[in-house]
Amino acid sequence: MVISQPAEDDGRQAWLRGVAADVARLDRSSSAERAADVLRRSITDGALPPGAQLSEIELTEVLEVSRNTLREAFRLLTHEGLLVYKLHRGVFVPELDERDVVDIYRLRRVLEVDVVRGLADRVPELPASRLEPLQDDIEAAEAAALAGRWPAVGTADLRFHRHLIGLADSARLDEITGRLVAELRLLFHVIATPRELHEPYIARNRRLFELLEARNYQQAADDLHQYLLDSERGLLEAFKAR
Amino acid sequence: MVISQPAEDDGRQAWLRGVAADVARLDRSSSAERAADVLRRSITDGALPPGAQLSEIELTEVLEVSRNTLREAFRLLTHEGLLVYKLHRGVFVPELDERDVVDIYRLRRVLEVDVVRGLADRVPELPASRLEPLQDDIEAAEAAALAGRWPAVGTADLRFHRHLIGLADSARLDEITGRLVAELRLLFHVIATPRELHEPYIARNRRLFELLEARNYQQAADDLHQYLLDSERGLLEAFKAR
DNA sequence: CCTTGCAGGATTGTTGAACAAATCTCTAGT
DNA sequence: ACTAGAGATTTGTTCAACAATCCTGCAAGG
Repeated sequence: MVISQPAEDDGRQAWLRGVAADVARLDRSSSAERAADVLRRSITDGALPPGAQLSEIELTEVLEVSRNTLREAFRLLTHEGLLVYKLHRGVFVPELDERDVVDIYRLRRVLEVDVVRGLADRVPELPASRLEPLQDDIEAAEAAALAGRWPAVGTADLRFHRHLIGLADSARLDEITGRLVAELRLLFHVIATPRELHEPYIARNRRLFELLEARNYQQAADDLHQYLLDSERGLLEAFKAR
Repeated sequence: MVISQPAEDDGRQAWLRGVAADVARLDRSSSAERAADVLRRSITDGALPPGAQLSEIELTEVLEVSRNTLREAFRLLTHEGLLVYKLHRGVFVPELDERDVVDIYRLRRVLEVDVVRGLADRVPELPASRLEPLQDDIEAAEAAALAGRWPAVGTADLRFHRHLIGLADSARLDEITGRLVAELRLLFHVIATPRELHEPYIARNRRLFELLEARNYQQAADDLHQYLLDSERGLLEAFKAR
């Protein structure tokens, strides 16, 4: 068996066929990165749920890479927070709990609020063009909401926050944010009601964007602080109702 | 084998946690991690200066591990920021510049100041015993200064700040700090005048400690903010005079 | 009923060799 | 002095095999 999943064994796992198709499609870059790409998508799409174990032997056959290369891919994803190693036991998709939510949101608040606040001190002022990616993310979220694709709303929301952090032009902030976003994606997968979780923040993202556009950074920072407190609470409640 | 313990529930839990910690410590022994430990010390001690290249063939002989395991160790250290990969050219000790100093200190300020400020909201109040590691670091720095061992002063200073961040009980903050500290160590190695760099902060660390002891967290946070601004400036000036 | 000890089977950790691909070095020629 | 290019060196990747560890199931004992 490739994956030990809580789900029932409906013959061969459906996601394996999707993986095989991805392998055939991607030809660029190194084998390790290609394997990591496929696994990353499987995890962020939820095909590999938190707690799932990834077996080396079967994955080498599906991904058509050697064990060393597969382990290299595992390391790349471990660095991103999408996998965890347990010595002599294997790699697993992390199972995050309420304490992780609190820890992650503590970081989100201090970092994101500081980024927005810091925009006021920029010397040249932030060019309006820098906000365009944020607008794209907002529109993507609104379109996904109209179509009822709530997981896609969550994805667009995470992209919005990643772009927001990007305004600080800090390589280290970007890297930290990348990991936080990956962990938030894992958290979203244990939530049964994505609509209730994501819907309120479509409008709040837009309001935040408008405050940034108006260069009202103080108000934007204050709003964002409360926004993140509310978001944390919603996630914790969804956890309890799980 | 098992020694009878007081039937107190709390005591037994604590004892078991201690055992679990010991087991985890013994378990932390893969060949790759042992090799990484040796290399980490060589880098932080300055034996491998910034810009140095690490040859795979030589190191496999010295460390007595295979190339695959050595490359695994390289990846662990890359994740900590102590090494960088250049495609088809090898691994090198990073050479950080002024922009890295600015980036690192931006993060240090927002994170460390927030940790200190957050101590005021703790429920229950921070136990005085939690400050003991900080006191040890201060005394180590003062002893090293009397002996004229300025690099050791820098090491004790970094440990002080790591312990300070540790007061927040945040696993993610600890990990981020570990990387920032590693990068600061690299920066210290390109400084020709360690005394001028480190000496002022021995007294400032002690004053910060006394403010924490007095639970005057607001003043401590304000002092720390200015402290880090001054430290950044000192590092940038040392860079220019290099 | 619960715990303990012990096989054996399965999985991960590590190694060495081999080859491909890129870089570096040194010589030859202009 | 400069460039082109062949050869040597180093890194990137794969494979097969062995060693070390963990998991499973079962039987013995309290």
